[in-house]
Amino acid sequence: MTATAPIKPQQQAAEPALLGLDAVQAPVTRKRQAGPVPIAAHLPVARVVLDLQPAHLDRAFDYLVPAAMDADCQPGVRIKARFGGRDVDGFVVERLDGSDHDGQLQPLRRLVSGERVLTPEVLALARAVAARYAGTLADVLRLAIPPRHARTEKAVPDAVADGGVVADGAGSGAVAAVPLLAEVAGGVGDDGGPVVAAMDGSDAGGSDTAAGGKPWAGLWTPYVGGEAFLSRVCAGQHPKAVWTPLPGLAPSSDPDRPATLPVWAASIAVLARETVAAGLGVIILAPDARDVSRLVEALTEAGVDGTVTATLTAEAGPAVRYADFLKASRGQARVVVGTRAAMFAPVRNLGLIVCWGDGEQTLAEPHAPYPQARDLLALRSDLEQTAYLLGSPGRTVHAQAMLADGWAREIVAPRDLLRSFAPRVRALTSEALAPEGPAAYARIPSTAWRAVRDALTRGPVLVQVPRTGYVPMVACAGCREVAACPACHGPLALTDAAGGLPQCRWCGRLAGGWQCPHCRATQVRAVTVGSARTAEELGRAFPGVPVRVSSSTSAAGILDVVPARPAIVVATPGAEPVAEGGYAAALLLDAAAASAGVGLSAATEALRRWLTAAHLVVPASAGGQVLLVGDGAPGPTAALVAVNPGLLASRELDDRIHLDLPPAVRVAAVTGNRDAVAAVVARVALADATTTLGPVDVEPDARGASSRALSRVGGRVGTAGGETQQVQQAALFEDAPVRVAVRVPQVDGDQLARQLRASMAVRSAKREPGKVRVQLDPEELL
DNA sequence: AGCACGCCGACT
DNA sequence: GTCGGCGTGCTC
Repeated sequence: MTATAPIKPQQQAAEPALLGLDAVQAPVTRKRQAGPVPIAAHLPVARVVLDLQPAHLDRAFDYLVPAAMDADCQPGVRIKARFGGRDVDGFVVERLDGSDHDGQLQPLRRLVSGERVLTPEVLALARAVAARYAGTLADVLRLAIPPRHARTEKAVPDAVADGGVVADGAGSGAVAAVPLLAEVAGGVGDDGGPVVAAMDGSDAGGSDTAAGGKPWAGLWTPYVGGEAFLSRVCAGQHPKAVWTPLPGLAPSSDPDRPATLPVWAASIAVLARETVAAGLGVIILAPDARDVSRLVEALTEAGVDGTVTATLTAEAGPAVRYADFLKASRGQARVVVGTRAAMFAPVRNLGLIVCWGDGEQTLAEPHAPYPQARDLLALRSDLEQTAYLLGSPGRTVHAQAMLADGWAREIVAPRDLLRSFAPRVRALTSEALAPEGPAAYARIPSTAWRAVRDALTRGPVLVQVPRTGYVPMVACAGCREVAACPACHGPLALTDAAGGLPQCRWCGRLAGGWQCPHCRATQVRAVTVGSARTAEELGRAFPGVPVRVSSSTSAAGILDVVPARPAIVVATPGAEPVAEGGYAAALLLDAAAASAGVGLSAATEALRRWLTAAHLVVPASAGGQVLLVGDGAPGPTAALVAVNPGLLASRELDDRIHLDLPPAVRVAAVTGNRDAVAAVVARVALADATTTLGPVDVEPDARGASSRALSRVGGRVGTAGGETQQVQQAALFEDAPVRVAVRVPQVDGDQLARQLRASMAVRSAKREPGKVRVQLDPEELL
């Protein structure tokens, strides 16, 4: 890759005489021609990546470095360059002494800033991500590097000025010891929350342990492999783990203050503290801003100095975001906590990556090329040789696959220990309630009412109601397993178009004569969600008990913490507030709807949401109870009762291996106008009759219904030349959006991505009409 | 993507 | 006879 050909620059030396001559010779017809720019004498060529949209321009270009920019024009800086008659933004990735380009090199137009925002590590990661997701480097860099904010760049103090951290070259072995604030006597509280035997912190990575111990020192002790993981991370090794945290709240350091931080957050904070103390950087990714702020709180409480952490979330404004980005890239922030935006954070000497909340939709990037945090961070941990911790109250099949193929190890608590931390979990299925007679089918059976009434004497009760807006989904009428397509095992749905027959959302086949492979029933039933009138019902049933609602659409919005007083707290999944000291009970309603979502991951998703709620309840020994109501799918129901997400995930993974479904296979979704999609797929050698599913019609966008209605009426809206309008509308309808799925064995995954990328490059070079989107491993439709 | 160059219809 | 359609091609 090193370019050795001598440059043939225009007049390299800018002698004054020549300049003068040039000026004299310049005829009046010449446009604004500045004299030849003096070029840097040493390494006169800069290889740059430009912010260009078209796929076929996804490569580096060489430019000459004007002498004036020489010193600052280092790899990683932002530049502007003339390209195709326009000034475009880009980054320098290399300085070279020559170029392999045949033509004349242009000088760089402008050096935007001397700040080296694109580190070699992030560049390598971005290239790998582009390759993996069949996208362009420019697209990935747009996700990875926030827009520059000039004022902030000047305002944020330099690392050197700040002291302690050497902001130089290839990162720092030379990180100053982290001062531990608040040497609070640690880790043991004695009411409510789980109290773990305090661990002598001395073997946690060889760092000095202050007398009196650090907060939460023993949090990793209960897990099999927990302490081993901790010490390996601190020793600079790179273990990979899938972690199922214990439920409950971590004891507050101040005995007078109630516990409000989940064990998972405290545990991650401890891990980060020890890793930083060992001189390594940390990235912690969380699914939403609320979890981020819980982690920040936990880090503070764990004794991690606030000045070494940065909070990288897109919700913060551009100035804040850029400031935090700079704190990381300048080596001041040793711990970066954030949402998706943080997965590219240029943390120096990175030693540990934590991905919390696996399974949450928000961990998937909605912008091209649609990378997903779990996999991207796993990739990063391999590239940068860092430790990796993937955690969630539940477990995705993807996490299970990491365990199954030996890439990661499991960190879980032994069963008996888990049982002592977990609440008592019961599934009030209609079968279990059969002795109650017809009342067994009530939305909230009397057993549940009694349990709530009882729990309310001890503290608040959480009531989880599935989010509204589930797309109707088909389950077996007999055993309530989600119904799958007999041809390709995609999910079946009832749509108006199919005339009452279930239709596969992947291959579009109608599943007439369907029979359940589990119980042989031939009837299916649509599963829909119950309403959110729950709060009213409960309020009437328990007069005098305050009812609070926490959801994105409720009056009070999403609540963060509720006091330890008797109250009914109705929440949608993901919006559950923490109760001080823990809830006395949780009631999980409409289990059938909750466990029958659209995708393949409906079961593990439902379990994750249920367990998330269960994590907030006090242990069984303190009377804690979780009640699941409403005949959910049997798989997640059993796993909830056993408080064992691994059980469900490993079963689901086995199923998927046998049925050739992800993650056992690699899937690419190609969505867009019918003809355009066909053209793209036609150039992909791996997409043959055996690997290609579809095309199947899809909604044009989020507001599909309305835009479809628009196109229906379209023919009549013609103003002038109604006939051509009609034709155009017909063509538009003909070219309605479709999706083709290509599924190949895992080993062919990289090649599939390569071929798709090449095909998209051809598409953009040939300017094929329409729109096409390529998405690898698209979670939401699988 | 823009912006060239380059070969075939309806206009001053 | 031109002006202008957008069909390939290039952009360091």
